[in-house]
Amino acid sequence: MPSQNRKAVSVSVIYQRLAKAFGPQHWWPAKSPFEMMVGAILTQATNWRNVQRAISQLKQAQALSAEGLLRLPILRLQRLIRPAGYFRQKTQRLRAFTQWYIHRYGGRPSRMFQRPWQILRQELLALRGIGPETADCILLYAGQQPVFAVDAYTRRVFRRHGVIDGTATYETIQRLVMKAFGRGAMSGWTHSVSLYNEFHALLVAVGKRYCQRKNPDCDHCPLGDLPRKLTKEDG
DNA sequence: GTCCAGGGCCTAC
DNA sequence: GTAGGCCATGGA
Repeated sequence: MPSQNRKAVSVSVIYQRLAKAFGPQHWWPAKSPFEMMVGAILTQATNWRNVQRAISQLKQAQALSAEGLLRLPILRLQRLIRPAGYFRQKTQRLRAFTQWYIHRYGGRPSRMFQRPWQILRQELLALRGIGPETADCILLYAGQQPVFAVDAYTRRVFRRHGVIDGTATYETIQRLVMKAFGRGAMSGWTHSVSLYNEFHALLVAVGKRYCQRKNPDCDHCPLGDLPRKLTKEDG
């Protein structure tokens, strides 16, 4: 059997196991597309609880709109998002993104996500501080575009279950998932969006609870009996 | 005190 | 092209 097929089957099996074990995850908790995009930047290498603190402070300061955020003096913005860590970098990233958003799309999500997502993705990647994962989270969660977002948990879970090896790139993993769900009963725009949304959230859920870096609790993991390839480098 | 969290950039080799 | 350092806070 070609390895591509074997991998595609594994990915959908992992999804089905996780969906059954954890149920709907209801990501991404936000009131507006702009709030989601701000969250996507703030959550870079950061615990979501700390991101929520920062978002809550931005809300109180009435800075959860593009115009509101840019109105803030830099030092005040830094202070508000401080709980999310890397606050100096993230202040620059938020401002650069928001300026682009207003200049290019008038600060209107309907105009922004009218663009083909492939083009939009390139535009996002060209912004300072927005890499593949942040761009894909923005496209998927704020824009409802059919794009899967790969994160550290995706890599860890896939690697521990032999779906990928340590050399797999972001784009390789992304293609693997999108190919697995991109045909047959799993296909369709709306269906893909909700699948990618759920799958990403489910991988984070299993990663947090059972697939920790140091002490993985594989005995109780819903994927526990799937083939595993644990190595010394297994992150 | 140590490790880790829903990354990305920059520099050195 | 890639490994390693850096950015920073808060919880376990």
